[in-house]
Amino acid sequence: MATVSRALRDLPYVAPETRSRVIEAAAELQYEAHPQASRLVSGRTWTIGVVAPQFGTWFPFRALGGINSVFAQAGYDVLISMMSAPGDRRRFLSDARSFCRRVDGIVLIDTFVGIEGDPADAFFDRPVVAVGEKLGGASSITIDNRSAARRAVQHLVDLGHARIGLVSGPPLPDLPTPVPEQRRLGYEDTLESAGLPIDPELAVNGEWTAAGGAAALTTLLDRPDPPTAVFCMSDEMAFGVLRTAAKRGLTVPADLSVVGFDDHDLADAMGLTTMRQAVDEMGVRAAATVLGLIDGDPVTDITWDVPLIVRETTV
Amino acid sequence: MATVSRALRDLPYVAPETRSRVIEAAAELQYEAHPQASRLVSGRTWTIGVVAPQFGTWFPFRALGGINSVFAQAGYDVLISMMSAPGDRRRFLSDARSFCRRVDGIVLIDTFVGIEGDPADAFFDRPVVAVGEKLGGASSITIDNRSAARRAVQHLVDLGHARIGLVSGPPLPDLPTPVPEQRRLGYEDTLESAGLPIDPELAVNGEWTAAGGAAALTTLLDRPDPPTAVFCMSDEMAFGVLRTAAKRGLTVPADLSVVGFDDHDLADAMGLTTMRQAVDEMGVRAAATVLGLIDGDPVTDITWDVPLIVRETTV
DNA sequence: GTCCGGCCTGTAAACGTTTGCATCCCTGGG
DNA sequence: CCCAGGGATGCAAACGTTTACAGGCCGGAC
Repeated sequence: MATVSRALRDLPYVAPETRSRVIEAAAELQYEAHPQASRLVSGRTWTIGVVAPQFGTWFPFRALGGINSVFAQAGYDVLISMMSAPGDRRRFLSDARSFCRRVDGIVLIDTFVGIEGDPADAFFDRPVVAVGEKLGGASSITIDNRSAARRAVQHLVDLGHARIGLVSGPPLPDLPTPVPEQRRLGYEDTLESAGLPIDPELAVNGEWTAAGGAAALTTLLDRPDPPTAVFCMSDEMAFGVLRTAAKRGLTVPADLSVVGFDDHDLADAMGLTTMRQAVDEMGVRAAATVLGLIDGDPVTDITWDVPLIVRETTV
Repeated sequence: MATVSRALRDLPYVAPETRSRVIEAAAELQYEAHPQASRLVSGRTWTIGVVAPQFGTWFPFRALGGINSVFAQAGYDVLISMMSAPGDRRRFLSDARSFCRRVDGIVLIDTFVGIEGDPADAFFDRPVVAVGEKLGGASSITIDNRSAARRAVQHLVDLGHARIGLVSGPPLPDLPTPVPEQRRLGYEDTLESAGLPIDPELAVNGEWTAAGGAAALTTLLDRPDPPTAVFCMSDEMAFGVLRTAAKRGLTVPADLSVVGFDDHDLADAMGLTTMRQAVDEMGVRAAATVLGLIDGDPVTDITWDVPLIVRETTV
């Protein structure tokens, strides 16, 4: 038994001829080690847990694609834990112990567990990498939301716009994310440094959805002194803005410039100028980082680049 | 030990007072059964495998959301296996045995494994439900693509259109799906029964992407006798069509009617008339079906309804 | 008073691996 | 010729549960 176990796992101390005989026999019998049994004794689960909020949104989904490809390659299973309903987040935190026992490592996508106290000990010594936030004791992959927003708005300022609207997303009730605030601060930074006034009338909530974005632009256009350009905190909201503009007979970008945030799958086809968040690549990197952590690499914090992609909605 | 095991799992034959003492002690010690050990002896993994092709697309992603919510509720883990690279599909089939040993049940999303021979025995007696195809020995949840396409085109015919374009998706190289053919047949059915000619010049490949759809409409409009309406095999392609129409100065629906297929997240915001495939609900149903199968329910085949949702892109 | 049966509890045997350790064989050095 | 040492193999003890089974206790029926 011991020899077979070693032979099948490529461990040393097996004579070449014995090994090949074992492998041959295993093939003939279609034998494969029972995963549960091997996990029990070795303690390795060969499974990575991926936690993300509402997979219904675009971001975690793309990230999952990248993450999965890496782990599949490396021979790991991917266990997902989605937080879709309100309360799931708190529930996850309280179940974290049991979740961790089932995995060798964890990827947290936009989960913002760090906000309330340090949950490092909740993760049971498992390697953790957080995408979208910094977490004590864990590696992280984040973007600089404030600087990215600053550059997005700067692009509009450089184009000569003086009245620039903001379509923002609200902090979600169950997800205390600092992202919208950071992007708003970036927006204000640029206005300020350009010597432009910050008009609260120009900032509207777009609910993170296309429908919300559409409604937001309607609100903006109905104001006495409407903007000539709009910065949207997400591409989906920007799509809604684009639609309202078309409905209102506005030509984009001649009458209204629009810049989004994300580089959504459809952004290219829509010609949307946006800030590219290469989510799938971030996922790949996150997965590779977990693998490194498992092999003993030190904890690292990576800040991902968010370039401006100029397309056809700004002038 | 036995009593503790029974007490913690709500099995009978434990005195109420003993049970509460056990539960209390467990809470104090933060004890939870080691999952690997319990899986080894009981044979139940409390894990469901979900297999889907390239999660980069909209469909399997939404389905996953629905599926996950049900399994999370029922206390199951969800293990995902994505087929993203060409060859992954064949690899999955050959690894199916080992995959199955890790799960209590399987959901196959748009995986079309049934096409080449019957893989029922590959699944090792695990309950399987296939979404998007019928599979021998497995339950299935499918839609009638041909009938849905027929009704989509009928809607255009009813509106008085006589030259109706088709933006189709190609069968993917690694994924022998009959879906595009079924939808094309539905398109032709309706034209035929309406006494309209089937003009091959009116059918263009949109590559299943928005960019492809945009290019497809360009091709169509450059033909000598362009269509007054277009049926797209997916909403994403329809979005591309909408964009080209706007660029060409065509007003939708006045100059061109468009109907899509899917009811994509953005379809509502875009006002797109489309055939609704309630993917998340299908996912929920698929998950519930697996749970039923585990409990001994018989195999069933469900055909999901695909209603026409009339919005603002057809007249 | 005895016996039966239904609750409860505890003992011990799985479950199928991995791994520490003992054993054996063989080679090469002293 | 003996012995050290290392490669190859096998034995047996974990790993932490679940579950079949035995045993103890108690109440009710006869």
